[in-house]
Amino acid sequence: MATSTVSRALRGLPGVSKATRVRIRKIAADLGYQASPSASRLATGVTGTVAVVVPDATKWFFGQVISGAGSAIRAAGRDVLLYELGDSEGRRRFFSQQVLRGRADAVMVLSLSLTQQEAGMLQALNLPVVLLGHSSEYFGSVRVDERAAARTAVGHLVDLGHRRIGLIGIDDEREATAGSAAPPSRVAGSRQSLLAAGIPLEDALQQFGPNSVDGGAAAMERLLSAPVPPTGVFVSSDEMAFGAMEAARAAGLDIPRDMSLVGFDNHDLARVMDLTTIDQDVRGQGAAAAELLLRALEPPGSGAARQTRIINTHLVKRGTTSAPATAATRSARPSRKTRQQP
Amino acid sequence: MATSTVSRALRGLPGVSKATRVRIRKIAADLGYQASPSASRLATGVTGTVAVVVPDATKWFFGQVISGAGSAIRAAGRDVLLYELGDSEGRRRFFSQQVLRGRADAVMVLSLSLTQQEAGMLQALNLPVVLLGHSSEYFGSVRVDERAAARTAVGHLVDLGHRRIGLIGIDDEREATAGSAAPPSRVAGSRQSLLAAGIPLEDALQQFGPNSVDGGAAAMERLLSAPVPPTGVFVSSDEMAFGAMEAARAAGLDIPRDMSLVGFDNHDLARVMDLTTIDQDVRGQGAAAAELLLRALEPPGSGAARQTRIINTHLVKRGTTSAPATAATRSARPSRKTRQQP
DNA sequence: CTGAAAGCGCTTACAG
DNA sequence: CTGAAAGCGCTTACAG
Repeated sequence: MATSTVSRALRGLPGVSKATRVRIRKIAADLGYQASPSASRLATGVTGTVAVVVPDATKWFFGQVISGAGSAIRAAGRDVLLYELGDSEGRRRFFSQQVLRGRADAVMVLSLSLTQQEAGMLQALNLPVVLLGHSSEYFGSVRVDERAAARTAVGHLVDLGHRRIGLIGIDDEREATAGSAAPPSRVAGSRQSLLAAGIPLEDALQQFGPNSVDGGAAAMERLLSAPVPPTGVFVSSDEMAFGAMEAARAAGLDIPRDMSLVGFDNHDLARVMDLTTIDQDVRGQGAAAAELLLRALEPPGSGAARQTRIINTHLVKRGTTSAPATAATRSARPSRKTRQQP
Repeated sequence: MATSTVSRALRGLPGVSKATRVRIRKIAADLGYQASPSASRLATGVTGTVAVVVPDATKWFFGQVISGAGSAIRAAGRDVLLYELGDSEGRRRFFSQQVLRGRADAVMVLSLSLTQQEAGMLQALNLPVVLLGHSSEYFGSVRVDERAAARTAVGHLVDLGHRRIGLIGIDDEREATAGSAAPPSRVAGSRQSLLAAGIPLEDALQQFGPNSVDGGAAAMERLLSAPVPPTGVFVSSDEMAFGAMEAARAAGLDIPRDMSLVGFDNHDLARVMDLTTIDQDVRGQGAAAAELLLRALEPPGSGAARQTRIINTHLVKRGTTSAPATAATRSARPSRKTRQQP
C-alpha cells in the first residue's frame, strides 16, 4: 500500500479499485487518520481556506455576514479565516503587508470603499475577491440596489405627506471602523426621491456620522437644531436610527407624531424598537458572496467571482412612521408614547 | 546565501552576522518575499493559528468575544480560525471529526456546556484549550462570578422592595445555538438571593427559553400567566430582556411601575432601551481568554492555559427598575410609558 | 490498478 | 558565522 494509493483512495480520485479503496478507508477510520493539512497545502498550493475581512466584528451587520458566509464556506468543506481590521492602523497594516499571502484561496471584503492602492494590493494577491456592500470595477460584488432602497424609504415618508425630510448618512472617517461607509448611492437615491417629489435639498437636513447608536443620536441632535427641523428622517442604518429615536425622545418629541423615522437593515431589534426600516437580507448577502467565491474555486472556475449580484430589499412598515402632525393636532393631542400600544 | 541563512536572518534567530542579516532583509523587502506559511507549518508543526469556536456569530455576545479575542490574537501575530457550530448537527460534526487537527495551535470554546465525550475529544487534540463562560475541570476558563452577579441583580430588586420576583433563564436545548446555555450557577445565585431575603421559590416564577428576543418574550408571557405574576424579573440576557420588555408592555404593563426588569450583559443597546442590567465586560473576557492561550503557546508555556480567570461584573442601574407600585398608586396613576422621560 | 520517486518550500541539526 | 543535507507529510506525474 503505497502512500500514493492511500492518498488517491482517501480523496476519492479515480484509479483505485473499489476493494482497496474500501479497505484503506476502513483502516483510516479505525486509526482516526487524517491527511496533514500543512503537507497537502504545501504539495498542492491550495489552503482550503476563505478569508473574510471585516471592519468590526461587533457590529450586527458583520455578524450576520460572517454567519451567512461562514456556513456556506464550511458546508463546502473549507475553513474561515477571520480578519478584523479594527482601526485605520489595522487597515493600513492589512493592505500594506500581504497578510493573506499563502493563507487563503479566496477573499471576501466587507463594506470597505477601497482606495486605488488597496484594490491594487488585493489584485496582486492573484486570488478570487468578492466585495460585499460596495462595488468595484476590479472585483465581483454582492450588494443591494442602494438607490432603489433609498427611494423606497424616502418615498414612504413622502407618501405619508412629509415635506421636510431629513437624511442621516454614514461617515466613519474619524471612526475605529476603518473608514467603512454605507455606499454614497444610498444618499444619492434619497436625494433623487426628494427632487422627484419637488422637495428642495437643504444642507442642514443632511447629517453624517459614525455608524453607531451614538452617531445616530448626535446626527439627530444636529437635525433638530436646524431652523425648521424635519418631520421625517431616513437613517442609513438601524443602529443609528435607534440612537436617533433616543435623541428625538430626549428632545421631548413623540414618535411618530412629531417625528417619523425610517431605518436601514432590519436589525434583529428593529421589531422590538418598532422601527420602520428597509430589510436587506444581510445573511443572504453573506451566503451569496460566499457562493460567488466558492464557484470561482471550482475546477472550471476562471473568473466566476467577477460578477455583481444584487439582493432584493423591501420596506418593513412599523410604528415609527405616520403622517406628520398638523399644527392643530400637534397642540390638541397630549404628548404620549405610542410604540408599545398593541 | 544558503536558504538556511535566509531563514535565520528573516526570523531574527542568532547565528547571523549583522551585515548579512541587514542585506537579506533588504533584499526580501525589495522582492516582497515572505516565507510560505504552508512550508513553515510543515517543517515546524506550528500553524500560527488560534481557533475560536462559537455557537452563533450573529449574537451580540459572541461578536464581542470574537472581537476582543481576535485583536489580542492578531496582535500576537497569529491568525484567527473561526468555527461557528450553527445547529446541534454542526456541533456533533465538530466534535466527532477532529476538524481542528493540524489547523490550529490552540482552541477557545465559547459558552458551551461540554459533555464528557466532547471534553475528551478536545483533550485528544492535545492543544491548549480555554473555555469562556463555562468552567471545566479539564481546561482553563474565563468567566464571571455568576452567583455573585445574580445575587447583585436579584438583590437590587429585593432592595427596591420587590417580594414577588421572577426569573428568566437560558435553555437552548431546542435551539439552533447548539445547546449553548448560561451557566446554571446564574440561576443558582438568584435562588440563593431569594432565599436569603426569605422569599420562597415558586416554580411558576422560573421560566426558561432560548437566548433571543422571542425567547424572552415567550418566557415573560408565561410569567404573566402565573396566578400572582411577579413585580420584578431578573432576565439572564439582555436580548431576552428586550423581548420580555416588549411582552410586558404588550400586556399593558408599564415599566417600571408595574414591572421591574434587570438584564444581564450590558448589551450595546441596553442604554437605548434604558435597561437596568449587569455589565460583564464581554470584550475583556475575550481578550483574557486569548491571553491565557497565547501564554500557553510561549516557549516555557507548559500548562499556563489551565487557569481560571474571573472577570468583574457590576450593576448598571437604569430606568427599568423601581420600587413596586402599591395597590393604591397602581389604580391612582394612569398607565403611561416612562422610559423616554428624560 | 498499484507503487517508487521527485518535489512542494521551508527548518533544523550538523559540518566546516 | 555560513552552508549542504535531510526531513516535515503530502501529491503528482511516471513506470510497471
